[in-house]
Amino acid sequence: MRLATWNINSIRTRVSRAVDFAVREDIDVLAFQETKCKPEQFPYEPFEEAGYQVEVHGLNQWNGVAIASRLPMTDVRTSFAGQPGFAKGHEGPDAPLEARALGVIVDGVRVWSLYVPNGRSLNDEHYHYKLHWLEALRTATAAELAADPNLPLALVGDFNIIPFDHDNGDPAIVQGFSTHVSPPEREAFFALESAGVTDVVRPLIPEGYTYWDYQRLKFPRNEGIRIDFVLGSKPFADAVTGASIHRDERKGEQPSDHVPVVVDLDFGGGDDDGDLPMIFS
DNA sequence: ATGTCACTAAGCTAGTGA
Repeated sequence: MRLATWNINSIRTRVSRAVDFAVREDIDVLAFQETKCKPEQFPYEPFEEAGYQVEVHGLNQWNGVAIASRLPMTDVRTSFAGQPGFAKGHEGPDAPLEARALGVIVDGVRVWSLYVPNGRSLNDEHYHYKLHWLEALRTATAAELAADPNLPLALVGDFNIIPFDHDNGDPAIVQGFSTHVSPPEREAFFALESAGVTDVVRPLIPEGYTYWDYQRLKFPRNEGIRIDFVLGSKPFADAVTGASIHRDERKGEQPSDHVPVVVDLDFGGGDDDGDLPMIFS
C-alpha cells in the first residue's frame, strides 16, 4: 500500500493537482486536510473517474478533511473519542466539533486524517484548544490501540507543530514568541509516542520541510517548516518500506502551501498491488 | 510592500483564517 497525506488548502481550487498527483505517484490512499468545503461542494467526479472513492467530512468553508482511496473504506468516523469542540468563548466536549478528523479502515489499516488546530498565538484561546485537542487525541489513540494492540494504525496530517529546531527554517518563527515551537506543543506531540505511535518518516528522511508560507518568498528562500507527519503504531511502522516528501508540489501554478508526504507499506502476503499473488516454490 | 492565498457575504471590497 502507498499512503499519502496532504494539506491541500482547498480541494476545489486544486482538484486537478490532487488527482494528477495521486495517479502519477500511484497512491492508494490519500488523506487530505483543509479541503475547505461541505460534502455537497466536494469535487467527487475527478476522483471517481481516476478510480478513487472519497470519504469527506466538512461543515463549512473552514478546515475539512477527506480520504481518497482505491480500496474500500469501512468504519468511517468523523471525530475521535473525546474530541473537543470549539466556539468563540466556549471550548470543550460540549462545544460544536470542527471538521478536523476523519477515520477509516482500509485494507485492515486504521487511517486518521487529522488537521490539528492552529494555535494562532501563545495567549490565544485557540492555543489552549490546540493543546486540549492533542491531549484528547493521545487518549483516544491509546484507547484504540488498547482495544486492539495488533492494529496497524496511522495518524496522518497537518499537526501544526515543529518538533525539532532543525525543522524550522523560518526566521519569523522564534522560540518564546511563536506557536508551533513552544515546549507545551512539542510535549503534546511527543506525548503521542506514549499512546503507541511514532513518526515513521523521520528515520528515513531526517531533514526536510513540508510547508512554506505563501508570503515573503518563503519557498524560493527555502524558509519552510516541517509540520506534516505520518505517525504509526508498531504493526504499521514495521510495514514501512519507504517514504518521500514531494517538495516539487510546492512549485508551479497555484500550489498548496503544503506538500504531500508519502509512505510505502508492505504488510506481507505478497499481494499488495492488485495482481495475482507471487508463487514461491 | 507582511513581495500571499482562499473562503464568504455582499458586491466588484471587507472580514476572516492560515
